[in-house]
Amino acid sequence: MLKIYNTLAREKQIFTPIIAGKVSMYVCGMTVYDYCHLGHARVMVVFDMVSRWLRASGYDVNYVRNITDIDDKIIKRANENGETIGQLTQRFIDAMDEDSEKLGVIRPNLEPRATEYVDGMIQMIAALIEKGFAYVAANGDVFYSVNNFEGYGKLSGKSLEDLRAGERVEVDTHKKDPMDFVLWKSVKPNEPSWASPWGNGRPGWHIECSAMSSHLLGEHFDIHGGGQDLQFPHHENEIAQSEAAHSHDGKPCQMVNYWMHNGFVRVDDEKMSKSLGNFFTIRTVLEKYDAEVVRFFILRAHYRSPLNYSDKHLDDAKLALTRLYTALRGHVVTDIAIDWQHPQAARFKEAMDDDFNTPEAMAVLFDLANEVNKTKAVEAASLLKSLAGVLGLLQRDANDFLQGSPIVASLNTTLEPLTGGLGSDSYTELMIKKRTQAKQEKNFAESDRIRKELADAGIILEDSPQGTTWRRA
RNA sequence: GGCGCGAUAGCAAAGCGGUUAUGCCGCGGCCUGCAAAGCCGUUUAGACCAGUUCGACUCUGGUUCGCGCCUCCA
Repeated sequence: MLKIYNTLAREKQIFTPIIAGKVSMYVCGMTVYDYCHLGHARVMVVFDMVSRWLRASGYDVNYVRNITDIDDKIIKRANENGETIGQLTQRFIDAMDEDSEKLGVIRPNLEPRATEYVDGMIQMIAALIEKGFAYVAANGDVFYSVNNFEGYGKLSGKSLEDLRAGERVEVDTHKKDPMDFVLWKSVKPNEPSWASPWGNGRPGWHIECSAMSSHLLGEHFDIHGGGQDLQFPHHENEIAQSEAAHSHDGKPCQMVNYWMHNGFVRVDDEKMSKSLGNFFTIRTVLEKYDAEVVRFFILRAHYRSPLNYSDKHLDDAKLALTRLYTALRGHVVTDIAIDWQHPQAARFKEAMDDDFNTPEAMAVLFDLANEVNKTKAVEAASLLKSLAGVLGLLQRDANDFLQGSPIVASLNTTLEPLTGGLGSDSYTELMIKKRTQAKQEKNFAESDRIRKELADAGIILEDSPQGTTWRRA
């Protein structure tokens, strides 16, 4: 029985879908004006893991992750670059797709773009005005009136009173209440705009998710996810918009049953964020680390815990993943359905059902690796690979990982790994043959010299009764 | 200031009111020509102070420290 920590309730709750056997899930995706950083990687990987586990549990999952392709920063960046907004956003959507594919993220069922749903947003804003939850200000902007929505603050646990006390931003004089937020911004020079009953303009940020989620998943759906920083104000405002717009006879309509928020990626114990400038893009990290190592690193922590990024931690993750692949090496495993009655599989399931406890699930993987190493049983190896597959890990051939192309940036430039020189696959194979011969002749000095030479080039040799194998450090 | 989260061994990171987490590192042994890998064993825990309990890392209260949200942010 799956339990999910529901931000709305501030506790783990048994997951019951609205429609038996089906799950509708919406996750706030990226604003595409720059490359994705590791914080974005975490959202993508975490909710990919969630959708995989829901599917492995037998649910028919409809997973929607939106793309924000119209926003202040996008407009600004496009202007700076002298390119159109469409060019800019498409470029970074393509980059995002590349990054997420490398990280083993299965594409969501739908990836709606905000600009494709402006009509829906306008309709929703009109409904909000009609029902008395929004008003047109003197400057032509349309604002949401937080005072008229009784449940405002229920997700973030904030009261309007507290929020006003903590007000740090210059108050927009067009607002009736400082906490009111914009639904529609009237057009400004050199900005894209759409026609609306309130004049030309463009949507505010929050309204897009309300419009897209209700259009694609309905007024009431199962799971809504995103980074912890979206809890307030973004998700709070989504609830206010959706539940008010979909209210019937003055009664709000519940928007989402389970709200999920993943923890931040940190650098030196500080949140990784664009504003702090302490972020690492996914592609920068992938220059140095295998994408599966990054995925492993992310899933190694519980999704709600903070995750500290550093080279040391990635190195550690790499060694740990190497242990798992080493256990799988040499086994020809066939894809078989997981027997969830198996003690280790049951333990894995229990961990995942407990609010997606991937660290505990991974401990099962390591215990299985130990069993594989001890017994050489192909059944154990198959189970290891299958269970890891549920997390999107360990699906490559073991040698592809262990002998994987050296990461160029970390290579000594005098080596020629790709052209047959020291450090290359072919040179390694050649030297292994020479060394095997030397060993047969009991010429251990030569054999050790070769091993040392390769070791210095990052190639580790491992002798066994079946011959010598190699891997990259 | 308001609201919230956290503090576990050298590092990372979980569960659990009493029984080995797990990975990396360290140490000892087995294996090996020697290594590596693997296997076996093993040293380092639960910020601090009280309380509840036969028994607390685990529950309760307090203290200290760290972090996050309250402004765009995954």
